Amino acid sequence: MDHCSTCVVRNRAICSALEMDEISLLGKMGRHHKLVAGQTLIWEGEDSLLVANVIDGILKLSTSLSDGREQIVGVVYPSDFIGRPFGTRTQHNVTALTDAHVCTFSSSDFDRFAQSHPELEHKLLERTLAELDRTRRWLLLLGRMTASEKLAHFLLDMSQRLVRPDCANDGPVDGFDLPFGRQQIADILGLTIETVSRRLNDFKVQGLIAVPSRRRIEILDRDGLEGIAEAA
Amino acid sequence: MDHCSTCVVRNRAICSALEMDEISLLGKMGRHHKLVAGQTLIWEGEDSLLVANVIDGILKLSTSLSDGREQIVGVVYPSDFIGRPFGTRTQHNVTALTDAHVCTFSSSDFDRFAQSHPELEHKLLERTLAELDRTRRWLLLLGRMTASEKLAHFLLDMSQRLVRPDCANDGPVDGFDLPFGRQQIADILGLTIETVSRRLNDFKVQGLIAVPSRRRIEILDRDGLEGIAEAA
DNA sequence: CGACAGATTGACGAAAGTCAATTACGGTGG
DNA sequence: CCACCGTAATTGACTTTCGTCAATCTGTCG
Repeated sequence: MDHCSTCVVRNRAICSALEMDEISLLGKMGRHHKLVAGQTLIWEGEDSLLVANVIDGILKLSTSLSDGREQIVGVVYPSDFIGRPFGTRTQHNVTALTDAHVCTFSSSDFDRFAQSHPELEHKLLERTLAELDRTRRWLLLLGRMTASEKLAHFLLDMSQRLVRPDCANDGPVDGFDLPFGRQQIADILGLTIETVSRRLNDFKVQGLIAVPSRRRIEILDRDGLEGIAEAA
Repeated sequence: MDHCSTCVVRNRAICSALEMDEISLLGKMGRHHKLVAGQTLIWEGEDSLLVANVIDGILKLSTSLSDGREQIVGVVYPSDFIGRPFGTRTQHNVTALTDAHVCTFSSSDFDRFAQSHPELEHKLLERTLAELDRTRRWLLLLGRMTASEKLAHFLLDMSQRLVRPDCANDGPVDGFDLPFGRQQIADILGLTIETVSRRLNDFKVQGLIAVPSRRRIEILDRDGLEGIAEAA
């Protein structure tokens, strides 16, 4: 049967570049996988490397040093594409932060299909360019910002992305639940868990935010936060 | 006349995806520009936004904060592509570190041409994916490494890229001239000029490197440097 | 209700940043 | 070819921020 016709992200994922009959062709090569929160996606499939579309849930991409230091290098939402087509293997781990559904393809199948479907490649190119822009802005954050600036940026960024359960973007919202624990926030911002905790507390004391529960954030003074985040 | 037939990077730049007659079509839309070291590339052309191929020289991509803090987010070598096709404007400045030649195209011309030449888009996609990988590894460096680790990585990285004047990759070499001053090294690694100077001096004292002149580096103990750089 | 992981708080240390002074390189002109 | 100048790099003294280690607290879930 055809998963694609009922796929909730088919209009936003790269598949949206394709006509209906092409989609179902691609669909035949794809496999649906369920991941529980914390589970790591294994890139070797039964007989080959994989790439995937995220259908539902939030996942992190991370790399680490031999002594355990970890850096999160990407956060992935529904409709995003993950993995490394064309040759190389991904150099980072992919771990589900929430329960998640992904639609996987063997790299080689996908590569072949993509090469013969320019619209698909074009969509993938646009996404990759956007992701590169985002990642480069992140370099500025990691290289040149203080802990408070990093956190303010992070909270503002999250308020724009985590609006609805399906992560569709509807403009910023002032209250939201983070899909991250403190350690993960630290791994995103290049800080320690203690520094995250302290600066978050500063914001609370300054009346900029409220933290009614571990993962809940409420922005009380957006302008104030933006002041700390600093104009780029 | 046709620049492309004599272009030194035509076999390595994205143009290499095209047949000879297609190249000269693209070539007709391109303009040759000469940049002197220090000059910033202006993205607004006479009537539109630009993208470009680097023919010769080394350029930096950088972003900065309102108070002057700067982060270099990319270093670009001959045959590399720069600029942001498809929609958005580049969010960073491009500055020549050495005298340089670039071949510019109006964004809209390029976009239209690319859309009708899948092989070109494919090449661009592969490059963008590779650049994204590189940038993500850089996140780990900025977020989680100490000053010494950053510098060791940087030097090893440079020794693999700066082999020959044309930057063709021929394997690592132990002596090379950096195209960067200390401030630029600092802006790449998210450090201050003073810290760069001090840690570089440590390496000198430890007999890992020699610095016979301002921009010259000689690696004396590659294994030692790799030990500091740490396994990923 | 209790236990445990996750988060916070505190005291302290270390790494990198800041500010200022000094030195050295590299290019210019005599 | 050498002396001089200006920029870039180095060095030193000091401060600040963040990290480390350890103790305590709290929310969540069985």
